[in-house]
Amino acid sequence: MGRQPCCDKVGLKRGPWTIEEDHKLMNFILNNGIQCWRTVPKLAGLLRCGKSCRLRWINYLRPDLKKGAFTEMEENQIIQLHSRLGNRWSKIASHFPGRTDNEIKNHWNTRIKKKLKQLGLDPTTHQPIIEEDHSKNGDEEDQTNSSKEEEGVLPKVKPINAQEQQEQPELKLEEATDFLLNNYELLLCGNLDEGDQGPNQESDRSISQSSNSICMEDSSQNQSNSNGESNCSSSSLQEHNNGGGVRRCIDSVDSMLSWDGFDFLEQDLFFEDRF
DNA sequence: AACGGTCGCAACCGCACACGG
DNA sequence: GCCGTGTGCGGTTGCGACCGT
Repeated sequence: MGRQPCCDKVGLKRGPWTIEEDHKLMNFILNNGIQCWRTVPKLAGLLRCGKSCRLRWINYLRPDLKKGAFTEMEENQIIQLHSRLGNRWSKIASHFPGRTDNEIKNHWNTRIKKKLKQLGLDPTTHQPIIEEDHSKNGDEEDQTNSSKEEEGVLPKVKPINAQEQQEQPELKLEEATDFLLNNYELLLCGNLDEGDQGPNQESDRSISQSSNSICMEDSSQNQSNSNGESNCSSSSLQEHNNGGGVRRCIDSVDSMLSWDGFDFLEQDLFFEDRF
């Protein structure tokens, strides 16, 4: 028995969203909250499937989204979390308020992967990359690692599988990751050109901002999650929807309009109201 | 200016999971 | 326990922007 498609795709629009569609979805969610994603497009007057609406809201329209490039601090944290959690992007995203799993996944695939490879680390395992012709001899792999470990270039780590990572949040690979985080700038030789002052001022600002975000996340978890659930903003629409719906999270249209990315919507909605 | 290659992001697809009847 | 439905999640793709030739 095959699973039914999430929606009747006949006559439904696909591809990039237009500003008008964004307006419709935003207006609908502001006024009605989210009861059921499948009904959202019908009620909002959109020729999209509910899944598409959900993605658009989560990844782009949500007012609490944090726009802008990832800071070095955030990148470091992503690497560290990935070493522990693997490709569980939603879990990783839950540590970054305002960031979506999709955003983090994209950033990982386009930037961080390359960075790790430059450092000679396998992005999947966070282990040093072994030359291919050595693969025929398992012992040689160990030798390669152990020799580096003995030289103090790499910390000693034990390979673990994903299951173990899940069950043991604090574990061996973290040593390697910490080492990486502490030294990758040095290894890259790119960010130290400005002398021995460490990260430049821009980075300092970014780091402090990021730290604030993390603190905010922690406190918000304490405040808003008495039920012990994760404060994963990217996947917690149902939480938002409980008792008061999205409007509870978006205190008012005014607070929503304070969101940087909402400027264009504000303008356009203003014009719509006038006509 | 035209073309091709690369990159990064938004969006889609399909499976997995949770939940209620 | 089974089934249908809705949602979450991770992998993948499409496409526009950018860059070099």
